Amino acid sequence: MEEPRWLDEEEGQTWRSFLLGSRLLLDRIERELKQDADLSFAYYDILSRLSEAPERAIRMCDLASGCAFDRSRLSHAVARLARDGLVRNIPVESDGRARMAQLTDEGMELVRRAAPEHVGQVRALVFDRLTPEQQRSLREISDSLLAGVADPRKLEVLGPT
Amino acid sequence: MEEPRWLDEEEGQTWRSFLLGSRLLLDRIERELKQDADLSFAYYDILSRLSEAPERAIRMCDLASGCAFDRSRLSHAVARLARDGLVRNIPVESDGRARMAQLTDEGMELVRRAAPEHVGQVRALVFDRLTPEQQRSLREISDSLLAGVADPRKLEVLGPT
DNA sequence: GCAAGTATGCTGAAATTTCAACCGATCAGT
DNA sequence: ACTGATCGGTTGAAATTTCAGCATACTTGC
Repeated sequence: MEEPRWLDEEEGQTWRSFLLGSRLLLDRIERELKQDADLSFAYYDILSRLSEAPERAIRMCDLASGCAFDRSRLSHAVARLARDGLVRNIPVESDGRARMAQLTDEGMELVRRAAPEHVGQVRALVFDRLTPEQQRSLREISDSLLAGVADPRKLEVLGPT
Repeated sequence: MEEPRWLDEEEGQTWRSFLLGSRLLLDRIERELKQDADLSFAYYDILSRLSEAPERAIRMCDLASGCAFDRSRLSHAVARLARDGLVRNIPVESDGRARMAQLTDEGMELVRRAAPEHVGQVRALVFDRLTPEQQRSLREISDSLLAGVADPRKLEVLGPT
């Protein structure tokens, strides 16, 4: 095994700052979400994506890649949300294996109630703190990192370049 | 409650890309760590910090803020690492409440074994993919976000500005 | 049409993480 | 010294996440 170049001082600081910053940021956002709507970010992510989808439904498989969950985790999460009446798990006519998660009216109501506060948090903690230049950078950097780790087959779903 | 400005198209894409990118990146790094040393990133983070500290020991409290864990999580994690003989949980003479986690020789050995591969991953997936300009940006952005969410009292530990 | 391989999803057990409550030690004010 | 607040840490139970294995349905090549 080849000994890789170590991280220098500057790189180490960058890496640490990125790790700590993103973790604390997500923790904070999650806490607000919990307070406001009793949802973890994972659950909010699921519900929010469903709320924007046609028919308010998404194939489990696609939902999983969008949220970066593995299939098992999504199954458990959707089962829990279904137990609470926020989501339904419906079959797909054209493919017997596949199923879709579909937002119920109750789930939609919850998203509508939680979204404004959540978006406000994201704006306050992220976009209001960055210059337009930094926002462009963040987009480029994130896309680059994403390109390095994402499954190429699923990358086109992310919208226009 | 005030209705906050919604995220526009560009901001939404940036936010999604950041979330997905950072999550997939961490997942990937974690998977390699698991394969290579049977450690989650959380455990590696703890062990790695201890390995660089004087006496290979850090107060639980400080270790928790460094890793962005809450006290409870760190207690459980250290207990588990102690059960595996990688760490010791020792009292502090000057303060009867405090305790320190201290890396054992076995723990040190594990870090030494895992670190090169891990660092290589970080280099390959992060720094090799970013221009020097982008690396500077990432540092600035991370610091800005951090400043927005971190407890001010604990911010100075992060090294020189 | 069939067999092997792959895709999609689920399940149950184990591990981790969160949550609330607790305990003892220190500190601040009196 | 005494009291109440805060700090540092632990604990046990509940919730989430991971892991391995399973089952069913589609796909491909023969």
